[in-house]
Amino acid sequence: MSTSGARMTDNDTSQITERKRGSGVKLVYDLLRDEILDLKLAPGSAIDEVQLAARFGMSRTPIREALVRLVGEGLIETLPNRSTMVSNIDFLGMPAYFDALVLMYRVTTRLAAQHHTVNDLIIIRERQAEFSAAVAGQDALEMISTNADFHSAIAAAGRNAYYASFFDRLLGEGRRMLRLYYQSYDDRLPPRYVDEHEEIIAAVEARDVAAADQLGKAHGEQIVEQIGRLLTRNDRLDIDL
Amino acid sequence: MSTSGARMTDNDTSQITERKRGSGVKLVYDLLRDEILDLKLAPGSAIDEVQLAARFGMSRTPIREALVRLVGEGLIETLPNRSTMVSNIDFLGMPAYFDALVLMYRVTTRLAAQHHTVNDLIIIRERQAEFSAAVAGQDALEMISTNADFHSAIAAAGRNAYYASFFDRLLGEGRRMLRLYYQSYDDRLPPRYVDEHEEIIAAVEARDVAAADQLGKAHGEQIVEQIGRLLTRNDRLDIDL
DNA sequence: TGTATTTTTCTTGTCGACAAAGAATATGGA
DNA sequence: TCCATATTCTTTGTCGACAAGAAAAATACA
Repeated sequence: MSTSGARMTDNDTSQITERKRGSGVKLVYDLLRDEILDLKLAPGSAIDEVQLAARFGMSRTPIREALVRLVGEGLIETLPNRSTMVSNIDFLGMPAYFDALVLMYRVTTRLAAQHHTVNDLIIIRERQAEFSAAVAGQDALEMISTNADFHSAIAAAGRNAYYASFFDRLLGEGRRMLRLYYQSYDDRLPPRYVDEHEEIIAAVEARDVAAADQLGKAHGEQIVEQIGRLLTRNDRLDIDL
Repeated sequence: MSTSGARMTDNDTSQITERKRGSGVKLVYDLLRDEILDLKLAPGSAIDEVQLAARFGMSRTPIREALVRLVGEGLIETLPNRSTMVSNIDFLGMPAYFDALVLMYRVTTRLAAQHHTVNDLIIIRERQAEFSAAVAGQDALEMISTNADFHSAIAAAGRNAYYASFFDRLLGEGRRMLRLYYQSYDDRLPPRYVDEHEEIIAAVEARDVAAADQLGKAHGEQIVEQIGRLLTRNDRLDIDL
């Protein structure tokens, strides 16, 4: 009970009304996923099925199903017969992560330049507007998730479901790292992401594949570089000279 | 290598021996996955939880959990409140699939050339030996799954878990298409895959990144080309002039 | 006092049963 | 005969309960 310290009285989930059959798992899954990705549930913290069941006012069965799904996405880990916990962020695997992330930035932006339709552009611009608003409002959590949504929309315009789903998974994992990043920087806004997004949109609209590729690469590498700076800075703080 | 150990030689009639707690889901998951990927369960065919429960001699709960996992991998689809069925092979999405597959062939082979250890090579050679044996024995199913295992081992040597898991998923989906391919060709053996694998191993061992990239690309494109031939040929048959 | 062993506790894994949601089938009226 | 409505049937979604494993706590023993 010492760990997790999950406050359950503050959130709005306590009002249990008649739920539609089959909607429970999605509810639990979505909420838990968001809480994990927003670091409201700390990596490594324990997850108790009966506690969740009580919190959501349902039996353990649908809770369990949601957890199985999250395990499938790597957001949760289970020790057989023993414990269930939020997956830790794999710092050692970060180079590999960034490698994959940058590649997917490139590939999806490139494909979007090739295959987008007018409707795709409308959706992409909507996402960009949401991201822009979040930046203006200095809402870090919203910034992070709308940023992911923006790139997810780009990927969708690329018309490759395999890349899109893989990219979504990477972006999800990235939300946790970015959250860590902004947390330590006191929720200050990111330097030039909004402008870079605009450039990407322009390249996609112009169907300029080379430019889209290049911008995707630069955008990705810029994020990588910033996170890298964070980590080295944190190292210094930890060593505490 | 597919299913090792206890394979039910008799259909359905499972003498239920005392099962270890928690082993049930994995059993069901592994077996169902293999049956789906080997096309023993036809795409689009219905899946009945009760029937499976009876077949495996266990309650619906663990069955359900295995199904949820398979849904997560896209191998099974569920219509809410109604039916569960094996996912259809998405022929329209095949260009996208091949695009992703070739890219992953390239990336994983390239990374393997960079990061492999001596131990990786041993494992890779084991997989290649198994594949070679399957080809020699003209066992199509074994050929397909050992081929996937070979490339999975290459990916593992690349030390990028994100690429590896994505690649594994693609290879899984590919097993179904390949199975379709060999089925229609009467289980004849593939032309030069064994040799190409040897070339890949040599390039990886020599840490020749450029060659590894090139070979991965060629290997992937060769498969794509063959499947393409199959499809056009099938189209002709379907039209039946 | 320190360690080995038993007991308790706590969480997960599995079960059988029941209710809801559609689909399939039967019934009734024109 | 044909269509609209009611009824049954099948399959899934959810529940509460219980047993198994493993850690924590309690006990026994030197």
